[in-house]
Amino acid sequence: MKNYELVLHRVEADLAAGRLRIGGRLPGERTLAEQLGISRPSVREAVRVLEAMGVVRTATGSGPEAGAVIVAEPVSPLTAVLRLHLATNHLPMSDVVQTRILLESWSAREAAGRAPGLDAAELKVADDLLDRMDADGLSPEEFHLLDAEFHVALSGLAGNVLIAAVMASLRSAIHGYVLAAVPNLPDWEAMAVTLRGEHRAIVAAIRAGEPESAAELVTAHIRGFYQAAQLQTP
Amino acid sequence: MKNYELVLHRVEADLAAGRLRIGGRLPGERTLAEQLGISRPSVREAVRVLEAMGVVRTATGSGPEAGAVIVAEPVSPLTAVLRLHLATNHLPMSDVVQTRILLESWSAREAAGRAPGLDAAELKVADDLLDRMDADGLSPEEFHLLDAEFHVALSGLAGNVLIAAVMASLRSAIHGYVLAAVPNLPDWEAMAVTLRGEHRAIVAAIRAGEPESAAELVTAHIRGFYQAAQLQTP
DNA sequence: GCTATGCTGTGGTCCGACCACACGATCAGG
DNA sequence: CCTGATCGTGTGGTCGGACCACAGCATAGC
Repeated sequence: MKNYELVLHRVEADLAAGRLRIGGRLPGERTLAEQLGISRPSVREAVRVLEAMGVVRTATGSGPEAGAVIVAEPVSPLTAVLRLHLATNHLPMSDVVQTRILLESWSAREAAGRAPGLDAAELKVADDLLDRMDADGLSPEEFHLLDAEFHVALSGLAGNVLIAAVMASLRSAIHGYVLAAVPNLPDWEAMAVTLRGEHRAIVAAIRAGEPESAAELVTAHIRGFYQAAQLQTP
Repeated sequence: MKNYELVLHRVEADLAAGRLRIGGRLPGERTLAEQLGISRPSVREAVRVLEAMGVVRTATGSGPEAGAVIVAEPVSPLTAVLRLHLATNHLPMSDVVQTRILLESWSAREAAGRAPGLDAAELKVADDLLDRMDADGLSPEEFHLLDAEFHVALSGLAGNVLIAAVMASLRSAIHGYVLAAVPNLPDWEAMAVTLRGEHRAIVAAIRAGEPESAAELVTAHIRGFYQAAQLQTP
């Protein structure tokens, strides 16, 4: 067992046992090193891994925000894993897109199924994003960033934090890919108009509590864009 | 920008540009440190992160297997992220189970849809696993390990490496949870018989090319177990 | 020709030091 | 008494250097 793994196991056990909670802080690196009988560099390697896993956030200085604070940020590690493995070319982008369609259509169906419920505030967030996307003079970059935010917000309506986190990371990883394909579109302005209309229709279907309609609209929405941009669709 | 991030960006760029390939090796830690003008501890922190992300595998000694070898192992990092975030209690197990049902039912539907195709070898793997699960005297531990392998193999039939990887990590993270619930079952032996039969039926539906049937069988199979074990089901 | 022995380069670990930073206590001035 | 600047202290960030264990390979000896 490598020394830095001692720290990882210790932290995971402390988390599971409730000795460490979100918002709490890890002991200082020097303290941790002494407690476990290892050196500070070994502790630091472990803290780096925890940071990459989205479990701690480190900052210098003093005060409540300084040190290694326990957080729960699953999106960034998932994004990093996705990006790195896409870079190795052992993870086809088409699989990522296919996964996106699956998760988003499911989320829309689920959200519509619980429509009478508590989504009012979150639906408002989605509406606001759509309003901002109506602004004139948005660059493709800005538009697609808002688009990504909208889709992530949609997936959050289903109430499954794991699926929402995976969706957010998928969308981050896809973003560059989408932007690179914009020049393939014969008429980006026209496409933007189409996308805006489809967005409104999706939200309307969810609000109306029509699961199957919402799911189909989402699927068609995503597929349509990828086909228009001449990207491979699964 | 922290120094170790220099290494991460460098490696990601090298991967994307094809300068680093699976099976290749990272430059030595000392070399990398000199090239980037940073210290070896900083390089080591980055290598640890890459290792945690499933992109490199380190080993001491010399020869082709030593050093930091580029690999593509997405399952272990996903499992680690899942385990850690489950430990923080900010990721409900019910969401994990719900995700599992979604991915597995989709995989079964997809696999059945492409049944006439090339799955022969992979279907055989699933069959072999089921044969091994028929052995007498299997402990719940052994049985559920084989069960997990079977479900992961099933999700691989759909041909989406991302979904297969996520499923494998979900199953790893769930395993302890499932085992802890076995004592809740009124009659584990009877449950094992039921599960075996359902497994066979699922494979049969896929082989017969019946997507909807396969998906429903999988959903019922998973839901049935969780309900019998008195675990919360979404 | 075969075996044993070192040599070499790899990661693994540690130590000690210094820096930048941010908070909070302390002290000087009003 | 209040307000302000100042310094102390503890945090992570970085560095250089050193030594170890390990595995393969070249070499010397048989």
